[in-house]
Amino acid sequence: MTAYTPKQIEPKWQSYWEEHHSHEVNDHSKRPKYYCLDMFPYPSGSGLHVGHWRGYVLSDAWSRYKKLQGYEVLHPMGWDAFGLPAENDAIKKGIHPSIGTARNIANFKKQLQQMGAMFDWSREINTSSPEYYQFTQWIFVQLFKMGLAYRKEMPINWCPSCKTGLANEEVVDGGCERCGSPVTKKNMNQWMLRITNYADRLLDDLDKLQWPDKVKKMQANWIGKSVGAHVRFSLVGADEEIEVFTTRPDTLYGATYMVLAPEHPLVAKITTADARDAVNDYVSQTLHKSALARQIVDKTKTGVFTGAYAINPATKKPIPVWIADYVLLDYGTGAIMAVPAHDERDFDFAKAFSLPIVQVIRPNSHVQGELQNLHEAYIGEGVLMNSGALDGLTIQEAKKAVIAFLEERKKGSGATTYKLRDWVFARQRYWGEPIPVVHCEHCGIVPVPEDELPVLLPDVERYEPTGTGESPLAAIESFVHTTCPTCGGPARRETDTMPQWAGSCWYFLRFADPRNDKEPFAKDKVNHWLPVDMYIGGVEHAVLHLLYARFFTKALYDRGVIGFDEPFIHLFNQGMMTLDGAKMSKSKGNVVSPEELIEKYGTDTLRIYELFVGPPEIDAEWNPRAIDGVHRFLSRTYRLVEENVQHAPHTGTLLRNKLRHRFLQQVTERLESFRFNTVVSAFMEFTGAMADYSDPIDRETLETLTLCLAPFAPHLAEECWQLLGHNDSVFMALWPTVDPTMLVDDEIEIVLQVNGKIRDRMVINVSSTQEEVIAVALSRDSLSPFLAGRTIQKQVYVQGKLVNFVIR
RNA sequence: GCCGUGGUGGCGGAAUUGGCAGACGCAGCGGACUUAAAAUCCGCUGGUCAGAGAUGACCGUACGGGUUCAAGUCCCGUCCUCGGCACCA
Repeated sequence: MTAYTPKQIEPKWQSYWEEHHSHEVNDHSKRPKYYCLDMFPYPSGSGLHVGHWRGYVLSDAWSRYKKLQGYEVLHPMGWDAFGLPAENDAIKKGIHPSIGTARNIANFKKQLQQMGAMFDWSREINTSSPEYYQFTQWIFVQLFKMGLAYRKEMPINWCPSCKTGLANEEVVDGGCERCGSPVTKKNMNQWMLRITNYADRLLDDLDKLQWPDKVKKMQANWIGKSVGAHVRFSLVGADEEIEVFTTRPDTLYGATYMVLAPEHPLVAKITTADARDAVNDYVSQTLHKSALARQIVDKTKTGVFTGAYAINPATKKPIPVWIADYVLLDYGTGAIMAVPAHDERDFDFAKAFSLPIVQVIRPNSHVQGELQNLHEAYIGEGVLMNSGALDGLTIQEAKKAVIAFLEERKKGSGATTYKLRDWVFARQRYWGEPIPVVHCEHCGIVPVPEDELPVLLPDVERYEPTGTGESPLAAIESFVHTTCPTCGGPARRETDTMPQWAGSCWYFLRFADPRNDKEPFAKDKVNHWLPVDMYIGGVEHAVLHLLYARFFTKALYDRGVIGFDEPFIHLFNQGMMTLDGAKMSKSKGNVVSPEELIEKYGTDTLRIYELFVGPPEIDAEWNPRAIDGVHRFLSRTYRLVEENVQHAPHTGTLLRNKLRHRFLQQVTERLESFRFNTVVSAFMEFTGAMADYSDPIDRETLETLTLCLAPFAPHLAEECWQLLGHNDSVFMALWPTVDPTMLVDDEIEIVLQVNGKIRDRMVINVSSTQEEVIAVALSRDSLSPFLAGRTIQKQVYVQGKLVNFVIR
């Protein structure tokens, strides 16, 4: 008898796979394609921990299962290698970010290879290599030509610590997503992507995706579609109009005042002389408040009257125009009509400043009249009142009527707005893709011709962000000074770089054809492999990466570059691995590294333990001891094959065949529904049950066990497969099929209940009828103490499960 | 505040459609093997009460109600956990 020695088995099979190019995928295979993708990592300096492993093990087990099912499986890996840590390291140590990045990649790769995953390393990509980013730049040029990339001067989110502009999606609780510093506003002229053009499609196409509902909802909320109307209010004694957006045009008669955002351009024009000092004070106060203070911490209403009046187009009455910081400049039109009776915020404001409150919606339960002592806004269903000709209409009817009224008078129209903003796409940092355009005095903004790409990221002396709103590239004369591709005259290069998300917006496409140096990918290859069938990664990318990647995919589809408009069919979010209840991170000092575990137990044990800790989508606490049980299980399994293989009959007894098919059925079913933790339980039960019978264990049982184990413990499975006399890799074989006739038993045990309490059990023949079962049950001595002298009111029989006698 | 998720033994968790709650594993206890220990193997292991004992009764899936012959599972209400959004008109 030889013991289970992963230290010998695992390197042996890893070399075998490498020598036989087992994991290299074939573009022209006759097998159906399957694309299983991990969210590729940023190669940080701290390396991988057991939390990172979780998703990778999951996707590898799934990929290997799909391979055994007969698919040609693309399961690639690469590096999201542009990003701030490498740059910060460069600032600190003065070494080029590419050097640290290369070192980290080497380390990550070594660690991932230890996992024994079936990554096709011949397709490895690195977003910071010119071979890759030339095409990130190419895509930018396409977006520019489609009118989706544009420059705009506007106040954007600015991180004073990272010294760069940020996208809306990168601001979390008023702080920088990366470093947590409070974000301020900075007026900047920079690049934007018109993601809002795609708002409706990004929202509607969520229906096509088999993603967790949670992620779909998060994206839908982020897009934030609201349907309503634009309404223009005339000003008393002035030519300008104030345009507002409202979702409640039906409440127009109840609009008793208006509010502009303090930064609204009309504020300076309409403010009367009397109000000017107070307004100026308030505006400057607002500008100094951080986003955090304004939106999150303090919601008490403040504001000042501008002295101006507007005319309510419905009532024709003048209403005062205020400014207040509860109205945001960058949503809707930056101005509102306030209907205090039917909006909580307006109600609070009206109370605070004693503004009139006019009820225009009556709850259906109130036949007539106003609600007495309105002490909160009424936002429920109802019918119109105090609204002239609209009185008695439902809210829905009134919305239509008011929009028609406004359109007729040219005072407004139906309108839809979104919370989604255009994407601030420029970063004033070094370690990213240079935005491939030049600024020419004569021709304006000119994209770099496609055949001149890449615009190489030049070496610089100093990597520090300048903080002036310019990237470090601006200091390199030789980079900045160039000639205009159109007129040949002197021109300046764009010095901003792309955000970290740029490379990951299309890397899943590049894996289809990663060595193509002429184009991002050949059309036939990308249309063959894509879309991704299964995408596995953390939920932290629910809006950022996943929304951006969908946007790029749709834009490239519109450009005719690819033939599909959604990149990821299935999405699975694995849970975090925690230690002491906290997410593992180097800064918290609670990381568990896979190295020593592999040293002690072997890779296969760690792989299975990662799956066994709990449901894959739920966070799991690392338990350093529980891994022993998994290791014991693998040792037992190895021993089972090793001890029995010599004397195993080809086929087993009926009992063993039934056991085997039931096991196979369980594993397949649980695997299909991603219940990996219970798959492992099924293995443990099966190997345990095998010892319960004295007849010899047969080859079919041992082969099924080995095949089923292969996705999870591939090294051990290969070894067992070889012990079973096969010369090929186990992954050349096919997943066994369940014989349904083996799943049914002739006899089954059912439970006997009296008044829902279990009193006995008995074995019946499967073909027994209800009458037969009940008759037998009634004749049982065990039930007579409970039934004697009682009237049976009801008999419940659940086929093959139980009998319940209901007595009085 | 709004939207979403979850709450089951000492611990991680199982129970897919309402039908034997606690599979499987960890930890613990007892035993076998051993001079001994480790490793390995076998058995027990939700709680309370009664019994010398086999065993039996009752309670038990966050809490309070309800539906049902039957509820961890369905309905109503409450509390707590975690996540997302956060004055979005």
